[in-house]
Order: sequence, then structure tokens, then C-alpha cells
Amino acid sequence: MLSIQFIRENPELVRESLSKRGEATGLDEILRLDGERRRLLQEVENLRARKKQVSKEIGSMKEKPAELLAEMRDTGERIKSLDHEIGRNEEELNNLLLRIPNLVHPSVPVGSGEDENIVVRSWGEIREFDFQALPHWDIGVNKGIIDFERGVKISGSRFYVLKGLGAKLQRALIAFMLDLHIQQHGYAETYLPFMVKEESMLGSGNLPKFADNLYHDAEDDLWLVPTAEVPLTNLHRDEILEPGTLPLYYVAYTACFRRESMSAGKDTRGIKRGHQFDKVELYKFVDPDTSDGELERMVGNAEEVCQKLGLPYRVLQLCSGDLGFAATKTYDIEVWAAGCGEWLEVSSCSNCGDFQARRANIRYRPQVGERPRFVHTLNGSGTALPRVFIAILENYQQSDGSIVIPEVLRPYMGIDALR
RNA sequence: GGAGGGAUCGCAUAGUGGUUUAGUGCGGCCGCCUGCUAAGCGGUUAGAGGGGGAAACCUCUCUCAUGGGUUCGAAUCCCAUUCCCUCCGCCA
Repeated sequence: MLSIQFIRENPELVRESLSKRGEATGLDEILRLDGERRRLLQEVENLRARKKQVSKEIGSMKEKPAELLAEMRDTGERIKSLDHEIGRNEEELNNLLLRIPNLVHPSVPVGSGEDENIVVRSWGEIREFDFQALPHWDIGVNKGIIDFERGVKISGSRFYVLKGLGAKLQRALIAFMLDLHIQQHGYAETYLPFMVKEESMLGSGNLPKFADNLYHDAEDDLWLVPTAEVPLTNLHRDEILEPGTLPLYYVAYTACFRRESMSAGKDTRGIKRGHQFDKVELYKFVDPDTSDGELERMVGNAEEVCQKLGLPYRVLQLCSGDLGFAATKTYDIEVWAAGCGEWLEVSSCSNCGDFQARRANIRYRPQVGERPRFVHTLNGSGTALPRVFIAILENYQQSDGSIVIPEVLRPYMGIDALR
């Protein structure tokens, strides 16, 4: 979230950033509540200071004067009622603050939606086919590696079953990506909870605003993670990192769970958009001065996955209107899928600045003895499995119906083609 | 799930109603001393939010797991919650 001090001191800047995103504000109410809060705080703190003073004096008296006791009783009542008022005020203020998206990074192009995203570079050749390239839903069924019907039978629409070498290909991809980031890019491997507390969802910015897209277990009040970004953000929640510990790089594989209620009827064919999918996630906690460069490097790490797999891709810079809630700047990577003839988003890499750090209270101490500052956090897919899976099936299909396995996956698959 | 025990300043501990602005030890930091190191000696040691100030800084309030309550006054008494430990039960 944004700091209330910052909003108080730069209301116009915040308003401008919100309008770049096409967000209605609510800033006036925030400023009003903040002013009221500070007025109440001053009043209650003065009363408290007096009460503290007087109580101390009473402690050292032999005779306790009745009228002083009575006055302090009244003061106590007054403090209590002011406290309640402040409590209500802060709750309201906090609710509003938690729904304000991050500031837009100055380098982000202004635009109203995904049509105005900018292609910043592309890589690889789009393959020409001398036969009709099939979409993955046909390939998957032909090869007996994706079972849509049984997925639906077990769990309903937007679920599928991977079988045999299909399941193995997915596992190979996960292992390949993890190994690459751990061994080549210096990320620390983690295995995380797939279910988190409400507090953790607040920390990453998924709650309170986006409850619609999350699965929630009412019984134990736990939420299924929509991305490993959630538990990764919370890894260092409420911590002050000692000098010298930054930057921290983490990589994790998790399943991700999304209700996709917003995209009902969209992408229903195939495995492009399911309620459950696998993803390898990159995450960084860094010094604020370095986060711009760290974002570029993170995108590079994700691109390398595509390059090593030989998948043609393009990198988009999201315009202000398409930026996610917590992000200040984002690059998407889209790979080409020859069968369905689409660019598929396989990665989204964002610099969240101190937005999540503030929510999750993640700080670092620049030098021994200095005051703590909020870290910057970055997250990026490295990458999302189903879409890479799709791209491999569709781009590596052969006229005889077989699928060539990309070189880098062969050690994990033990075969060079799906026949 | 049942029964007990616990949660205090980075760590370990003391503290059962009023100079507690939470003591002590360890660790950390800064000095001093010292061929070097160690030891020793002295000092220091958190976070958040208000108010004032150009700033350095000054000042107030809160924080002894969390939230309530009792009281003029709570780390200390009461209630609830969370987490941890031990035992029992169940279980990949």
C-alpha cells in the first residue's frame, strides 16, 4: 500500500498516478480521515500524558484524594471513547488504503488497456509448417497425454488430467526450470505452503480487493494460493533484514489456484486457463536503489527459459492501464503457439517497489545502527507451465504426429520425441 | 481432537499491582588499554505513530504474543484468541 504520509504530502501526484491506471480515486475521503485521525490522536495523547503523570503522583501519596481519583476515572472514560473513535477511523482509513493500487513507475507508458502494451523485443523464428499444425487439445488427445473428459468428471470444467508422458513432460519442465534458476541464476530453492492465512493474502495485495478470484476454505479460514508470489512475499513478513542480507533471490514451484470467475467463457478450450495450474516463480527482495535493474535481470532469467526451450517469444511492457494492482512496472513474456495461432502469456515480471513490503512490513537495515527501510520486492513467473507445455506440443509437432522433445528436456524425459 | 505447561528488549533470563524511563548475562556496536590477538575496563544497544523544526534534533503516545476487561495506576490480576512445548488419540 501507499504510505499515508506520502499521500498526505503528494496528493496530486497520487491522483495523477491513479488516473493513469484509469482508477477512480476516493483520495478525498482518505485525506479527510487522516486529518481527523491526527486531531483525535493529539487529543487522546494529551489526556493520556496527564493521566500517566497524575497516576504516578497518586502512587507516592499516603492519602489518595477522592476528587483526583474521580477526575482520573472521568479522564479514563474520555480516553476510552476517543480510542474507540480512533479505532473506527483507522479501520475505515485502512480499508480504503488497502484498495489503492501501487504508483505507476515514471518509465511506464500511459495507456488504457492491453491493446496499448508495447512490444519491447522479440526472439526466435516462428516456424513455417508444411502441414496443418494442430492445436494442443487435439495433439493431447491424439497422443493420449491430456484427458479432458475425466478431468471434468473428477472436478468439473477447467480441470484436466495429464497422463503418461504428458504428466512426465510437465514434471520435466518443472525440474528443468528450477535447476536453471537455482544453478545458473542464483535463486534459492524453496518449497512453500499452498494454503495461506488471510494476513498473507493482504501482505501480497491479493486481499481485500481480489477475493473473487481466490479459493477460500471457510472451515479453517485458509486461502489457496493463486501464485507462489503470495507465500514468497510473506517469507520475510514482519522482519528487519540485517545489513548485507540483500538481495535475496528465491525460486519456488507451486500449484496455483484461481477461480477465474472474471473470465467465464474465455479460453475454455484446452489447458490454457484452468482453475489449477503449475508455475515456477521467481522472487526478489532487494535494496530500493537496485530494483529497476533487478527487474530487467529477472525478465532476462525468464526469457532464458524460453530460449533454452527454443520457443519464439516477445516481451511486452505493460501500459499503465494494464498494470497489476501491486506492480509499479511490469513486463510480460508471450510465447508463440503455432497450433492455436496465439501469443500465450507465460510470464509476468513486476517490480512492486515498496508496495508489498509496506503491507507485509518487510524492512532491511542499510547499515548497522541505521533506521530500517522498506525493501523492494519483485516477482516473475519463470515460467507458467501449461502454456509452455502448449507451446512445446504445438511448435515441436511433426508431420507424422510425433512431438520432438527440446534438447534441454531430454535428460529429464529420457526420450527425444513423443511418438 | 483431549489434558497440561508456556510466550518478557537480537538470544538467555529476572520481574505477581505504584521511581520499571523493564534489571542482569551473552551477543552486537563505539571507545580505552594493548607487540598482535584474547582478556580486561568504560559506554551504548528496539520499533511504530503524533506534534514542533529548514535541518541536526527536541517532545508526546503506544508496544512485555494478540484483543478485550478490572484499577487513579497492569509485564504483573481476570476473560478470549493465536502460537510453541509435553503427553494421549488419529494419521500420509
